[in-house]
Amino acid sequence: MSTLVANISQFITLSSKEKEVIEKAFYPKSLRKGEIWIKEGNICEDVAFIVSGKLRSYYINESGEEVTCFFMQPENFISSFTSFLTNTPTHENIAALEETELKIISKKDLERISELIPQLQIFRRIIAENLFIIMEKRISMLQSQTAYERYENMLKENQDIIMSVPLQYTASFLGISPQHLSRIRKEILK
Amino acid sequence: MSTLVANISQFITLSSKEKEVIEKAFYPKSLRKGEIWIKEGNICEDVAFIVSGKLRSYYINESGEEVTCFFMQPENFISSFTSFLTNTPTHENIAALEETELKIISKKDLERISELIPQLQIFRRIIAENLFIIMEKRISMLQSQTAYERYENMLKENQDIIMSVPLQYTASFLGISPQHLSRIRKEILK
DNA sequence: ATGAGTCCTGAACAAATGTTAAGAAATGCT
DNA sequence: AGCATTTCTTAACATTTGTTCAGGACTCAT
Repeated sequence: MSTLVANISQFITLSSKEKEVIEKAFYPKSLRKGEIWIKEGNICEDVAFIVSGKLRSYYINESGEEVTCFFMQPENFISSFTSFLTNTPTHENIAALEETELKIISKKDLERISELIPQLQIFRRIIAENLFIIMEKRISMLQSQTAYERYENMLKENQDIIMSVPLQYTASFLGISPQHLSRIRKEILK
Repeated sequence: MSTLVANISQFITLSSKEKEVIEKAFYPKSLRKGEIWIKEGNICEDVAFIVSGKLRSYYINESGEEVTCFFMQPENFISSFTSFLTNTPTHENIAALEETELKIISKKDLERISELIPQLQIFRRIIAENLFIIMEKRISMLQSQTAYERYENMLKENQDIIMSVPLQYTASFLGISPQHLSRIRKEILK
């Protein structure tokens, strides 16, 4: 059983026939380090499951700087969800931070197999709910913690990301300047 | 047709029998101004539809101050979702900002009618997805805009809330001190 | 109407964070 | 290995935001 189907089977019960339908609806795609999967300005028509690798979503602000929205890890589903769900052009880019393997499904195929396998609606709901929980936590941190506290917390929860991406990505993810993050790091070393 | 059922019918097609099942699964509750519906420390077992009125969710931080998480308007579903979904005690309170009418359903009943009416899974997915979209926008604002810009934006999008709640609620919602919001207001008047 | 409490404003100062600019360190390419 | 490029650190200064405290405005119950 592929990691994709195994992942979905954590949440809903599937027959082997259904597993096969799901498996066939996704197609694989490899990304080299730095390669862009989703490009701003397009309407995002796909969702992907990360088999291996890491990705980052970011947009370019008015000053021309990259603002990192999210880091994405294996065993998760990714997309430019707002664009995907509202059929509007996305303002974000999604790029591979390292050699990455995706399994992709189009919106059309997702709707098609969701009709064949109604439990997939449950699965899709759970995915959305879990994203919600992650976002709520992030809002709370941005809203009420200092940059120092946010970084400390990220060190605890996502040290692997911090260690593997440029400092500037982490800084903009935390909503601060690279210089300030550098300052915070020095502070923590004491 | 109740506003509750009408709202759900925007997203999925329901027979009149199904509408009746849904209608019966919810029970009404009135809140006086200031009355608390969800109290921190409890596991939230319910979801409510706001028929009329406004609510606010907030928590008490380490310094004993209230931090406003969200404002909630009629025609929306509310809950302490993270608690509801993960069966963990909530740290938030949800209180009525004014005279409020809710229609409440328990988790157990929600699961029960979702089995009777499978399209409800689709509806629940859409609700979660729409919450996600709202949260993503809020994260982007907190992450990359100044307090002044966040307030300007809220003036555009939620002037009604700003006008009807104490300044301190708006301030903590925006992640700033009441004094600073007062300063921003003065600045904008010029 | 009166007074207690709450909420808002204002100002002075403190702390957090951004900006600029320069050099040091790391990385990638050939 | 060596050069070019990108990334990181540092420091000085600017700006934003928080904190404290005082007073004024507003609410609400009596």
